[in-house]
Amino acid sequence: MDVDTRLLRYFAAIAEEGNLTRAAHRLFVSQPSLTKQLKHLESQLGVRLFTRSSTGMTLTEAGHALAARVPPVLAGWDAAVRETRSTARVLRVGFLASAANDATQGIVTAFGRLRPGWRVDLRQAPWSDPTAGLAAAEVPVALLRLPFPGHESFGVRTLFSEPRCVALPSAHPLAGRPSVDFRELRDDPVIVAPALEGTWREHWLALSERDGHEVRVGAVTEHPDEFLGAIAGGHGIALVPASTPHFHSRPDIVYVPVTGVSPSEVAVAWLPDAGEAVCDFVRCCVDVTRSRRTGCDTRWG
Amino acid sequence: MDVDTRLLRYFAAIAEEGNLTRAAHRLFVSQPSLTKQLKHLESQLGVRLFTRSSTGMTLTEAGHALAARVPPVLAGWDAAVRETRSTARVLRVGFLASAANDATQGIVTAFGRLRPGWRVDLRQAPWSDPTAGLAAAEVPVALLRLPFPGHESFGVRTLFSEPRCVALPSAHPLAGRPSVDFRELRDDPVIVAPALEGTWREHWLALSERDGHEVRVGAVTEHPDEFLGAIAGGHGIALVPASTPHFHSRPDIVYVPVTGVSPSEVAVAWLPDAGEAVCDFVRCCVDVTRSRRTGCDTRWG
DNA sequence: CGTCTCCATAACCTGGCCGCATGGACGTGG
DNA sequence: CCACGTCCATGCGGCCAGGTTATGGAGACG
Repeated sequence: MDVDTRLLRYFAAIAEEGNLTRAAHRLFVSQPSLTKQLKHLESQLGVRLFTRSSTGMTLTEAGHALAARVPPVLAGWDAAVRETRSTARVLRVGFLASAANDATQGIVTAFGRLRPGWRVDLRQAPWSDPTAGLAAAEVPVALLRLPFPGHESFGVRTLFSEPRCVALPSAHPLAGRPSVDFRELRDDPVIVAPALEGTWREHWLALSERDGHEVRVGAVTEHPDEFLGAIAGGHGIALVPASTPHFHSRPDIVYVPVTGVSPSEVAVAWLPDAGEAVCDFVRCCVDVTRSRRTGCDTRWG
Repeated sequence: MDVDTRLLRYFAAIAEEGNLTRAAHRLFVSQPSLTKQLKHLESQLGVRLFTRSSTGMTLTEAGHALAARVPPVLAGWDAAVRETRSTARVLRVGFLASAANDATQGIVTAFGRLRPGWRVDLRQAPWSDPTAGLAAAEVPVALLRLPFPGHESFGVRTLFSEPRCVALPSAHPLAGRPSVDFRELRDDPVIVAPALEGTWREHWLALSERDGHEVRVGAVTEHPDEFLGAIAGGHGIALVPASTPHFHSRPDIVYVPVTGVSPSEVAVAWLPDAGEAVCDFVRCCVDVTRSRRTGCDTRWG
């Protein structure tokens, strides 16, 4: 009988939580989806795995039998994947569009010197995933920005801090200023990405610096082009890392340094059970970016 | 990283065959599908598993690493499934729409006596699967008809033979006859099911009794209703088991016994590694149908 | 008895998988 | 040397599985 291993992870999570809703939340899927998937698994097995009640889900006898055997299977599969990848001497690295940027190249070449014969496979993550593929274990290591959802459960090493600036339409009243204080911007609508939640949301909307001022959402955008378009069109503003202007400069958008918000930290993060190649990669990240941490200031004036 | 276990079986088959086309045939999928699935697996792993050439596929180093680790994972999963099912004391039994028919009930009750507390979960197979779920390992045991594709690789026990008859539109010239010889029907078009191939096709089209006479296909039907409809509509005829009239009698269709074709055998078949419950079930099948084998004739006149 | 929590269901939408038909690369035999 | 056969890759259209939102029903609890 064939199943997606994802379904097995679902099952394990439900068994562990004893609660569909909580498991759904932990797995970043909706509760009805879990319901359906679980029913599917049960019907394929021809066996009821949980007894449902209004207080939660408890394993049946058959469910216990399965719950005991699924984790070794998953562990075996994960090990097979890890070892296959290390045999190929390929290190997959996830990265956010604007995480390490110019440092990335240096890191990759440094890693190439440290482990000759290895290849680095850079995978850009979609905007919707601040973990850059780490959460889904698509990559064992990633370059990303702190804080991100679930950062407690991974290895994390901060590489450098970068102040933030604000992207304004060039017609904005504050567009000509050399710098602005965040309090001046608290009432402007903001442009956001679809999956802005948790600490990630809090950070990029600077919720803690708003003193309770309501956030007005000017637009929700899926891709960088739309994002910049929405700002240029005057639908709102957005906080971005200070390096953004280097990569996304447009005549109709002005980037102004912002004071009064915490800087954004660029970090390398890795899966808990990562191998030696990952450790080496982390070491390269630290080495290559060392100059940044000492050399430049991490806050605007 | 998550994959469907089916994909792992695909990979194992390709590695074993060293040839996409042959593996595709063995797995009952098209070759392009395998190509795409394999590419998908490779891209998820970020690793090339085979080197392609015009002579076939050979494993890379990484491919070898994976090929060594996949079979234990699959074995572990299959064992988990087996044990979960046996814990629940549920025996799943596949059956063809018209395989054992009236004997089925007796078999199930006999099994219930032999293993109190167990439940039998009867699963009717679609027409397209003459193995009744055995080939896909959806069930560990099935009631079906011989011969079926791949019957060498399963345990098989013939239960009884049943002569065949022909389904004719009531307006057919031979419809009034008490019986017909198959040679009289060789030039009539036939109604077939979609996935009629291999020995299964040979049996139900009676290819060996045609002496090279071409088969004309009158219609291809998906469901029993269409099937009977096509015959009633005069689009062709079809060989069916002698018990069919008991379950599908219609005023516009006449069933006439046919001589000159081999009888159809009803059998119970099981997976090679099935457990004790399956053995008991097989025993019940044999016991319950014993009278048939001695009591009635297995050929018309 | 209202309310809250938790699971099931319905309706809908999208992306992936499958099959068919076809293309391109390579080896092979006349 | 060319024609052909074999084998894998690709493009296209149809379909199903899985996801999401919105809503319903069943218990627990104050």
